[in-house]
Amino acid sequence: MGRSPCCPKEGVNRGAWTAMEDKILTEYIKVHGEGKWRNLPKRAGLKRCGKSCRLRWLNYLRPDIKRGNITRDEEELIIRLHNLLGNRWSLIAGRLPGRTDNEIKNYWNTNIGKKFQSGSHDRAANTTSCPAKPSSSNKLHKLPPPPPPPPSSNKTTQFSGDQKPSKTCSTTSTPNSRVVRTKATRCTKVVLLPQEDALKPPVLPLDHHHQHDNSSKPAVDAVINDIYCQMVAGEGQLDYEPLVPFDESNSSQIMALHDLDFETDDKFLSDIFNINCMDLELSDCFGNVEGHEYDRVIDDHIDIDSDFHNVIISSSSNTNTNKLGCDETLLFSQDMALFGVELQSDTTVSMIDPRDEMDNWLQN
DNA sequence: AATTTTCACAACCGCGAACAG
DNA sequence: CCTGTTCGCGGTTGTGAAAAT
Repeated sequence: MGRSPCCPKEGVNRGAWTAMEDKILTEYIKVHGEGKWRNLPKRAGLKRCGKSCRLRWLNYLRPDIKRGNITRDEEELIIRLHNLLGNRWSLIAGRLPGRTDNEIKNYWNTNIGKKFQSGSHDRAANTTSCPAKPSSSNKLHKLPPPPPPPPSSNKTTQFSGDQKPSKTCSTTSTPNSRVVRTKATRCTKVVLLPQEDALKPPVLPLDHHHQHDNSSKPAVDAVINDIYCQMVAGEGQLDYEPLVPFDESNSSQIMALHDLDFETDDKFLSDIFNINCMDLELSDCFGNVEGHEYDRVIDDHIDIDSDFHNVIISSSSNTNTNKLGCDETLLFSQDMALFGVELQSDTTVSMIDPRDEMDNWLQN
């Protein structure tokens, strides 16, 4: 048994990369592009393991890497996303342009996780209305309350990331857990017909999309966070005023108020909604906004609240994110279809029942 | 000033998923 | 369907720098 090493250990440089190695790798990728990592070292003339080259490129040399400290907003977003996704650093990183999974993981382990573990974190603190800059000695700011850990999850350290990702160790093991890993298992069961109102998206002025910029993102995140906190804590347990009162019967107001665009591709939709987008002619609805096309989805997740009433689907694109200044989260509930989307009048949108999705997922 | 401890982060490792043949 | 290969992910380790003693 045993696994063949990804590359021979002899004759391979290890440890810190030199400036020359960086230059060679960068030049090579500039010319030949990413990928084929196994053969890359030989072709580029590097005495490195392909894996090492990949890591060096992705975590350090890529031109779009954002340098500098994690900002306050980024930190808050990391924590919120970690609440939803757990230690899925690559997904979290996908929502923080320019940040790498490794960087976020390190940051979490050395800053945030430690802080939480020490018990000094104020769990009732508020994200959205924290006015004060933290002192230099305290990197952490007041942050949104993380969801209470499931009662039986003591084996899984909440912040140290000692859980191995696997289907069976998912955080869906209890009914109160909210994170579902998107395995995109196809469900052939439940069809939730949209209510008539749901088929009428809010009408937005054409130039409204251009108003998307980085400044709109915190508002979107804050809304999602508000909803999320209310899901977790229950009404009345927040110690701050939510931006948007959570009205289960009218989730569409969130979309209407905040004008979320949702960009994704057909495969993603097919996987999530168990629909064939091409057949249903839905792709046009999602394909572009004001000429900004997204190439593909690079991450996604489903978040289901404890009563399985609402589903938050997040998606981020690997391209053009900055054009609209956002990669966004869309909130669904069972009694709605696809808000903010102009559906064909004769289209029936079937959305998998999250409960069934979860059952299937757990059984697989 | 010397030594030890702590911190931050780059890099490594092994596993599993995806893919190709 | 099976098998081997490649890639990506998350946990862990190594190491230099900074802080503390």
